Amino acid sequence: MHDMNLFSEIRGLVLDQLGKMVEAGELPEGLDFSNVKVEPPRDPMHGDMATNAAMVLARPAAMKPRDIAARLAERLVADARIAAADVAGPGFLNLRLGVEAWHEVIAAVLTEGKGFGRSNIGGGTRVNVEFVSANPTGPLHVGHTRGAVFGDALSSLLEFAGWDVTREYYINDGGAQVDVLARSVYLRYLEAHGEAVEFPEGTYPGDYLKPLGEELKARVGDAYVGQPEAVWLDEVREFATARMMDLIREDLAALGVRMDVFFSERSLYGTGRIEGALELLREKGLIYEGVLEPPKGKVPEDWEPRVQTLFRSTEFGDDVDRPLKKSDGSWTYFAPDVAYHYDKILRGFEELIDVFGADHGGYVKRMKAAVAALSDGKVPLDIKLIQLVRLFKGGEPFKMSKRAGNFVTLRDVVDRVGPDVTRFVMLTRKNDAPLDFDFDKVLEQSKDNPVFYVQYAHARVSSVMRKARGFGWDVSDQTLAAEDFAPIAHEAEIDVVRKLAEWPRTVEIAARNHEPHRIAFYLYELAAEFHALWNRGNDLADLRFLREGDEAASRPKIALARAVAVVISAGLAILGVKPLEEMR
RNA sequence: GGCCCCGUAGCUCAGGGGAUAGAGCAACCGCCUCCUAAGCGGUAGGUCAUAGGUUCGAAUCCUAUCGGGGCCGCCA
Repeated sequence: MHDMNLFSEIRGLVLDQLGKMVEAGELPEGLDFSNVKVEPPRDPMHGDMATNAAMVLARPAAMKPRDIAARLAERLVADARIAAADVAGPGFLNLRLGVEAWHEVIAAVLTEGKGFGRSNIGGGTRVNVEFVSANPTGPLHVGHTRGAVFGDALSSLLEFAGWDVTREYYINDGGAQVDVLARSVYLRYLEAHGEAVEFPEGTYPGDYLKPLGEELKARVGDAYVGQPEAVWLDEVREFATARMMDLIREDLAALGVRMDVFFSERSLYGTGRIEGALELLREKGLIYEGVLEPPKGKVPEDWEPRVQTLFRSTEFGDDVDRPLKKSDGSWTYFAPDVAYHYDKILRGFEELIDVFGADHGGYVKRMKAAVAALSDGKVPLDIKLIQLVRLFKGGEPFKMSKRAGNFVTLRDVVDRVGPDVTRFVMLTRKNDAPLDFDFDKVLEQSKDNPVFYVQYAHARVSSVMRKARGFGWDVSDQTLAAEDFAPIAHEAEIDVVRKLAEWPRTVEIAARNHEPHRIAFYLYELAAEFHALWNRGNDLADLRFLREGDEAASRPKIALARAVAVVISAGLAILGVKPLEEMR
């Protein structure tokens, strides 16, 4: 199967011809072609594609860029796909493709269906995407929602581009916060027994723990009433974290996110795995007992120098060495994290991705240092920081009128606007830019709302397909793919096809950079091209997709519309959004 | 004080070594006897925070400065 990415295909052609120029003595031997690019030009007036080959090679070849470009142009136009090759500016070579090349794109989309744009740049590399990983102490909130959507879409994107992806959730069930959870549930349990309770600082007063108090009462009766922590803490903690994870799983399911692995921090304890990871670091000479400098700036009131077990993360670019054991000998939270990432390496993952909230930015360097140390630099770790979501309603800042807790949950969002809208909107910003989420605007049916705009394009195609089928025409992808596309020649139509041809390239760039938002932006652009063409049909009957009573004239146009729908649904599938057949 | 992210049109943001920097909103002017006008076309709007540097070429890379946000012993 040949490469359906038209850009890499043409780049291949350029490289072939450059090679032939070397053979012919028109270029010196030993040139590095790796920086040669074939891209869409910034200004479409310049052509369909542009290559920088001549400019990149001019210096190493000791030739003038325009001379190289001119010779390359001669060779390229000999290819059937290239209609024109013009030297421009400082040495750009602008390529114009023949219409046949564009027609092949339509056929390819319809033949490959949602597989169009799928690639194997990942080469089956095993990648672990860890995301959400919220503490199991309550329901997921908006911030987690963005991280969940991002991680899931990134995972789908990587799968689509040929990676072997595992979606993973790290359950922080080993630290002090799950003890706090247990105590909070215990208070609800006492409450269920009719006691008046207060929630002191450092406990979770949220209503969501009430049912757990009741359930605990139903399970153990009054066995824990009036008993010291030692009696009930372990069991209540286990019960409570299990229930919280049920809750979190339900939240994720409501959003349409399914994890492959839930990894328990607690499962690392008492197994020697934390010790094992640290032992490996010790063997590498990266562990020592020492005292850290006090932090610069505002020093904590009670700061005093203490000896701790430290990891030489500074050898891997961190700012200070990081404690693994507290002065009392217990683990810091960093230690199990190190062991956890070591476990990922041992499980054979060749690439790791962590999706964190932006407030964990200070954690990035030490985690990368740990993974570099444990894998001898062989396993890359990319950490994506997810910026805040700012909630609005009708343009006004939105606050949940929730007693205690007072945070907006994933459920609040999904119940109001649905999972599809939530997901799409969450991906309309780069991960490291703050996101404004307006409960009213995201439901608005207008072009201000990108979700609607993209869905509307898909619905319009569906409408065309319904009508065509209503006429009794066979408009299956298979038969449409076999059409003669010669009537697809108008610039407005080719604009749409050009955008379709960019899809595989968009997937590759998005996957390589771990940037799923590029998919959302692409879909918006594709929808815009489609809507533009649709409207041209108002003036020019030739450009309409459907001409009642003229199946022959309609079929190639229907094929084009259908190709748009196929790519939109492929893109939406990566984002985890269901395409709509109609908007009503 | 240190580290990280951000600074692009009036507003919200794309673009992250290439040619005259893009889109949406807001403003102004147009387009419905015709596949959903829930849409489309056009006009206007920019010293890409600032100053240096690297490069044939910088919004993009480097350094410094200014502005906004986040994090900053053993909390997770």
